[in-house]
Parts: sequence; C-alpha cells; structure tokens
Amino acid sequence: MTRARAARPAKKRPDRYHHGDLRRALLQEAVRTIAKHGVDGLTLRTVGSSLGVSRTALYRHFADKAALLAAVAADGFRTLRVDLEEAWQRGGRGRAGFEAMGLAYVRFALAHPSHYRVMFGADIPGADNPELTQEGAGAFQVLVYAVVALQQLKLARQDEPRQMALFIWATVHGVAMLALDGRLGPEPAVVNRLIEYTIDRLRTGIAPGR
Amino acid sequence: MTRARAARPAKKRPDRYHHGDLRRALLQEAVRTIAKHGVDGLTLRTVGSSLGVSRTALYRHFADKAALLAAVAADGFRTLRVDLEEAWQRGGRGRAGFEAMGLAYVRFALAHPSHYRVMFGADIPGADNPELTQEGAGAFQVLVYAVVALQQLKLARQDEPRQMALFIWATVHGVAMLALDGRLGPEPAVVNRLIEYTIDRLRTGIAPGR
DNA sequence: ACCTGAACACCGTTCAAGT
DNA sequence: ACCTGAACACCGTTCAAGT
Repeated sequence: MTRARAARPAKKRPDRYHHGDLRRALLQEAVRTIAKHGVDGLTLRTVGSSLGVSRTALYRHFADKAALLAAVAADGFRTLRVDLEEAWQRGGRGRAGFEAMGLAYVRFALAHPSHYRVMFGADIPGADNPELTQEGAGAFQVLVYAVVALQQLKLARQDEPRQMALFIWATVHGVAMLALDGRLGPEPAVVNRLIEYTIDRLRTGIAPGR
Repeated sequence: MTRARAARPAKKRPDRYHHGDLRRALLQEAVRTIAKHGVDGLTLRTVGSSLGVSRTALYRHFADKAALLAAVAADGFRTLRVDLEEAWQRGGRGRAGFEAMGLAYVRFALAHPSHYRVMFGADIPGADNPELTQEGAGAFQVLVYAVVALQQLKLARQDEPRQMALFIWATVHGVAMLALDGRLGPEPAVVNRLIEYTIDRLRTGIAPGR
C-alpha cells in the first residue's frame, strides 16, 4: 500500500477526500443514494458514512442539505440538456428531431424519477441558487432553439419562441409528473400511448394557421 | 360561560372532540396549517396542540401522518372538482366554459399552492388509498365530460375522450407546477400570459382536422 | 372507545476542539 | 483548511397506562 503509493508518480490522484474533492464525492454519492432510495432516503449521516467521513464534514462544502439538493438538481438539468440535444440532432433538427426531444424528455423523467423530482421539488431554493438557475435555463434554451428551427421550417406558428417553448415544456413536464406520481396507473402502455398522443397534439397545437 | 352552555338546548354541538369529530377537526386543522406554513410546517405535535389534544391522539383516526396527508389531498380534489364544474357550467358548457375550466384549474393551484402540492406529492400512497383515488377520478371525470361535449359541438377531434382529457390535464398540470415552483419567475404577468397562450394552443391542438 | 405521557430511534445543525 | 464528536432541538411512532 505504502509502496504502491511511493511508486506512483505524483499525479494528484486523491486517495483521501481532501482539497475540494469531497464536494464532488458528496454530490456523486447523493445522486446515487437518491436513485436507489429516493429523496427521503438521503440523510447526511448515510451519505457521510458511505464516504467514510463524518456526517458534519458536508458543511465545509455545502451551506446545508438544501444546497446539496440544489447541486443534485443542477446536475440533473445538465444531463437532461445533453439528452435533449442528442435527440434533437440525431432526429435531424426537424419534425422528427422535435418528436424525439419530447420522447427523450419524458424518458429522462421516467428513468430517473427521484432525481427528476428533486429538480422540480419545492424544498429547493431555486431562485437564490445561481448554478441551478443557469443549468435549468440551459436545458430550456435547447428547446427554444428547436422551436425557432421549426418556425423557420414553417412547421410552427410565428409566435414568440420563448412563449411557445414554455407551453411545450409545461406539457411534457405535466405528462412526466402524472406518470411519476402513478396517476396514470401501473400500465406502461398507458404512459407510452399518452406520450405519443401528446406529441401529436403538440404538433397540431403549434402548427401554423388557425 | 357556564350559564350560556346550560341555557343552550342539547343540539349535539361538540365542544370536546369526541365520537369521531376529532377526525374532521384534525383534517381541517391540517389543511389550515399547510395553507399557512406549507407541508413541512405540518407536524403531528403542532396540529395536536392546536386542537388541545395530545400529539398521539391522531393515531386513533389515521394510520399515520401519510394517511392524514392523503385525506388532505382527497379534500383538495373535492374542492377542485367543484371549482371546475362551476367554471364549466357558468361558461355555458361550450368553448368559453372549457377555457374557463382551464383558467379555474391553474387558479386553484396558485390559490392553494401547498395544498395542490400535497395532492400530487410523492409522499402520498396514492394507489392504496381508495378515498384519494376516488376523489381524483371524480375531478378528472368533469374534464372527460367537457371533452365529450366539445366533440359533440364539433369543436374537438373525435379521439378517445379519456386520452384527450389526459393530455389536457397534463398540460394544465404542467403549467400549474412550473408556476408553483417559481420556474416562471416572480412576474405574475408571465404566468397569466402563459395560461392564456396555453389555453389557445390547447384549442388548436385538439381542434378537428389535420 | 378514546386519549395521555414517557420512551425510542431517528433527523439536521451548531460548535468547540483536534490536526 | 478540513474534519471530528458531543450536544441540541427537533421529528414520527410505539406502547403501556389511564378514564
């Protein structure tokens, strides 16, 4: 052990959580815990002991538990943005790409239900957390760009893009939340049918004319 | 004081919480507490002492705190259903009534944000609570009826009514949640504009043709 | 039947102290 | 600078005991 460490070149690899790496480790462990045990399963004690660290060590890196959750939420928005960008581009940045984005959005929520709930939870100080605000805006911006592209392709009305994007966001968010809360019943087919139907109603809803 | 009580006829008015009235009092107090201090402000201790009762007295009437919250949620769905019915009828059971319903839905959420959150919260055993399931279904049924009426008026596509109602529900629910979570910023004008825009996009989204 | 009071096993957070 | 350990003020829930 000591020999191995001596033999290794000084590559700044942190074996102990020091010099700022504990923050990343805490965030990573929090994400894992939430995925496995839900938000209520996340306690400062468990996340601390999982990293072999005191339960109060967290306070060096986060103001409080809410700040940790805000960081978790920001991380979620980052992942969501990447997912949306991929779907949009792979779909060809047109109508197919737009539909793929809608599907990707709801799938993200269903794949990471607890994480998604933290992102939109009430217990998070959304307004006064710059990182969370920024990451949330970043994910939203992907949708705005897509809307503008659809408008240029004459597939969407010439309304204010941000307004239209907000409407679309609210709709897919609503579908995701109803599904997550089990409000659509236990059948996955019901959820899938609603997603498909919703995307088609979005298409006719934002189409030019009328 | 004592005189007044003696003079009053025996009208079965409960001065002490006994014989099943404590349940109603607990529910009522829980709703009031949540409205004033949010869900986190609701503790069995405070709601108990507000009624001059031990903090464990609740367990005679509810299985646990989650069951109390489920009752709160069911109560909310009952109020929401009444609000929706009123809006639909006063609007003339047509296009105006439908738009009034959409507005009434989001307004309910904004008027009772904490209560609304409990209705859709994750901490509630939605599936295994018959009363909550029934009240939720009742509110949804109002929307389904309205959709059928719109279809008969040729104002909506001839799709499966429940499917269309689910889509509409998801959309207004999404708008409500984004507004409640402060995701639309502090300006009420932004919220109002989104509500208006959303209702108009719902109109073109569910319109016949295309 | 209905409620109480003590006890239990938790929780987030503070703070003086260690290195 | 970073982390610890004890302490504090909470919390939901259980349970024997009272009436």
